[in-house]
Amino acid sequence: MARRSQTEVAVLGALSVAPMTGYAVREAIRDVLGHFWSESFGQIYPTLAALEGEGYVRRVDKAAPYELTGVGEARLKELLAEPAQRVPPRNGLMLRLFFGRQLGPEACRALLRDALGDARRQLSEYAAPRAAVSAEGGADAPYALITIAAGEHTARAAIAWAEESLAELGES
Amino acid sequence: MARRSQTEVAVLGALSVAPMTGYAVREAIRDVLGHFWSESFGQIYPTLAALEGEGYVRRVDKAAPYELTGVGEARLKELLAEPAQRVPPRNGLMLRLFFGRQLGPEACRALLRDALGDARRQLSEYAAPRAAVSAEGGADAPYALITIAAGEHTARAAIAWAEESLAELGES
DNA sequence: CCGGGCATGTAACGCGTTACATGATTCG
DNA sequence: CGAATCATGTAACGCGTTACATGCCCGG
Repeated sequence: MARRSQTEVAVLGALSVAPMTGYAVREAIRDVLGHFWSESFGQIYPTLAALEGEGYVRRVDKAAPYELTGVGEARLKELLAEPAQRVPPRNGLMLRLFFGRQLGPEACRALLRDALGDARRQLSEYAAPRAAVSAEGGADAPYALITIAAGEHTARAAIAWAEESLAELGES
Repeated sequence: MARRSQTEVAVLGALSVAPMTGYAVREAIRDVLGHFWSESFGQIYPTLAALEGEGYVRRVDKAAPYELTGVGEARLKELLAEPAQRVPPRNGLMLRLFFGRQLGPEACRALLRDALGDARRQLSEYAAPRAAVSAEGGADAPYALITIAAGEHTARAAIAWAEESLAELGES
């Protein structure tokens, strides 16, 4: 039995915030959840069609945005309560560093410098959404802040790790 | 063009440490790289067959372990030098927490407690390999230690984040 | 001698991306 | 009017997991 798709969760979740078109669902996922989730059109449209067939979402006419139905909201709660699928890890950076001897110290330092830059940029990118969510408040704010905090902690850990590892590889 | 598989990198990398059977490749990947990489038999055997056909690995007879050839080692260096594929993020825990309002505070605290336990266990699991690699030394040791350090930093960050977030959700 | 670990493979399946096709609307 | 963006979909493809099938060998 293959891993079950969690696309429905993401799509229903997006529609639970506000009714929107499939296109907008993708924008929302990219912009708001982009740091820990992604969906492509090839997933979103078939999923929306299936959800519509099951009565979890509806649109008043073929050109209107999708909106969540009552059963749809119940379905979302149900799916959220299921245990999160854990994806088998596949970290290409670590794979390369682990076999770093084959690659040479300078190339590894380059990888670490890239990772450091990425982590710093990511950390800076959390400032804006954090400020926006804090200012806006609302019942969803605490939960959004928790996911933002996760990103910040992860980014800071990556920064500390990369700096430390660069020093150990005889930072040039 | 679909994302390129990095299975070859992992398999050639494993064989660069020592000749071994396909079964042992999987054991090695699971035990040594398990925290940041995984491969299944369904990937390993076809990949080994393909690599053999291209002359990157060989076995003296059909029952012998696979070993890396000269071109195979060159191929590994080549593949390691390619930029790491970045996998689109899919973090089911964050997805659930982001829509935590639908799920309710208590269920979210349960998720965080689970995550905290996982992170603590993971952190403790790095102690043994760190000691082993440190004691053994060797040219590969610095690189292995870097990947272990990454796991430790990540785990500590997860612990701090989970504790902090539990407090914010009114830790009961 | 039989159960469990070692060992090799393959078939089926679902997931997700990418690319393509098409059309409407908006804005400069 | 032409380009960019919004919008909806589909087809093809590769990746990776899971499950199944098979056989060997060793220790109890």
